[in-house]
Amino acid sequence: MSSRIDSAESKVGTKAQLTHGAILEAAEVVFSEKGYAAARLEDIAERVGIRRASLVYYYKNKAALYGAVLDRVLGDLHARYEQVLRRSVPLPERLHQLVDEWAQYAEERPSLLRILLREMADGLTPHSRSLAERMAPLFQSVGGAIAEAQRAGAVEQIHPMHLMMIIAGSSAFLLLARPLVAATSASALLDTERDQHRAVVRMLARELLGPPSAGDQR
Amino acid sequence: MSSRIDSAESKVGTKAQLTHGAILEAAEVVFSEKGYAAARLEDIAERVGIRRASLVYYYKNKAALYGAVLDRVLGDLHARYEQVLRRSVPLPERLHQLVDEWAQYAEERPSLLRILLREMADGLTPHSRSLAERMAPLFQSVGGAIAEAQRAGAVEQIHPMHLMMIIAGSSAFLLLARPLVAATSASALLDTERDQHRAVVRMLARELLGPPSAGDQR
DNA sequence: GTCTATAGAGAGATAGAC
DNA sequence: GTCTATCTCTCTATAGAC
Repeated sequence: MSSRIDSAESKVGTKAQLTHGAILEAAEVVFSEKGYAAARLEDIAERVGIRRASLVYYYKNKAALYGAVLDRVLGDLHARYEQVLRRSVPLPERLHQLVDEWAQYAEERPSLLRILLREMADGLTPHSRSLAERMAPLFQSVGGAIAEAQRAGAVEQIHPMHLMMIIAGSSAFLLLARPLVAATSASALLDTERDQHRAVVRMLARELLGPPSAGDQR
Repeated sequence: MSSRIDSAESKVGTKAQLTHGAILEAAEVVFSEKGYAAARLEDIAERVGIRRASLVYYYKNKAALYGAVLDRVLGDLHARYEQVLRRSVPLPERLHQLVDEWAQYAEERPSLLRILLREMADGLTPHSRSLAERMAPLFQSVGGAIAEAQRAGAVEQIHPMHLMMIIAGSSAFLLLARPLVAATSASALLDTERDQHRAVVRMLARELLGPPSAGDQR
């Protein structure tokens, strides 16, 4: 591949770019499943199909790789939020769409919740500090939208940060506790229906914000 | 202490019993703060004021020590639930007291939430399997009480497991995300009042179950 | 770019003295 | 009961060949 010009083919990606992406993806899985400390670079490399030492060519060290994973996971979520917020739909409706977007993302990308849970359990560390810094823009976007709707009297009064924590926390437990409970004698207490997560989160948002189009015509 | 009779003084505890308890307490802190993999027996021993090798005299190995910690944390919670459930108070009222008991325990013993979060993030492992098995009785107690109240038409219809996950998840995020958020530029979005956790959880329970004494005289 | 080989730190487990 | 000393394994980081 040394015979090709690197800059010209960004559409499909050079081999290096592909490897780069493959490493990120593998790292996201391993870090989220094992946690930072227990995650082994060996496992990540194996998933990509290269040797551990070769990872260093792309990322200086374990910490740098982890940081890149955080950027990607949170960046993707933020992009989806921004996309929803740009829609030309009444604000209260947009809030509910935001909640839905969250619920869907949480389902299809469980690494996000796993990482969040681990970082929260760790408390304040250099890691979590940089994570929180990366989450701040998300809080601003979503929290700002909620506050705006409340100033307009369009939704119930609840502290935006509380609402966000309730939704996110409920998603986390609904999704991640299920496999554990299912493996035990308490499994009889589970839903007969599969995955109610999305519906439950929607219900929560309606309960706490009020119905989506109260006073709107869509 | 070899001159004293071990069995006679269980009230205050022999030196061995005291050390035993001190190790458990230290282990709970270290395991919950660092996670199983990252927790070092060295740190636990240091907290107790003994050497790492001496831990082995009390617990066969790291895994056994961790198991004992789980037993203690969950056992204490279960005992508190049972105590609430035995009160002679109308059932719907008891449910709200149960929620309050949870909220208080979650606040004063943050190790429980940290451990739960880590285990959930880990997914199904030998660890989490035994944790879930230890939680099953709690689910039975609380879930059963909720179901009973629902059969009597005394509270709203919501799947008991969903309710438990919503309450627990909200508590987790409200309590453990706060330090992270506070350390960032999003801190402006936090409550001016300190710790609203208990009030928010109470509000959630009322919203999802209905008011505590609807149709009761207390 | 990717590999092999190795250095070096960290941490759990174990043996045995006191 | 508690200690020191040591064995051993695991994993990160680095050097250097191809």
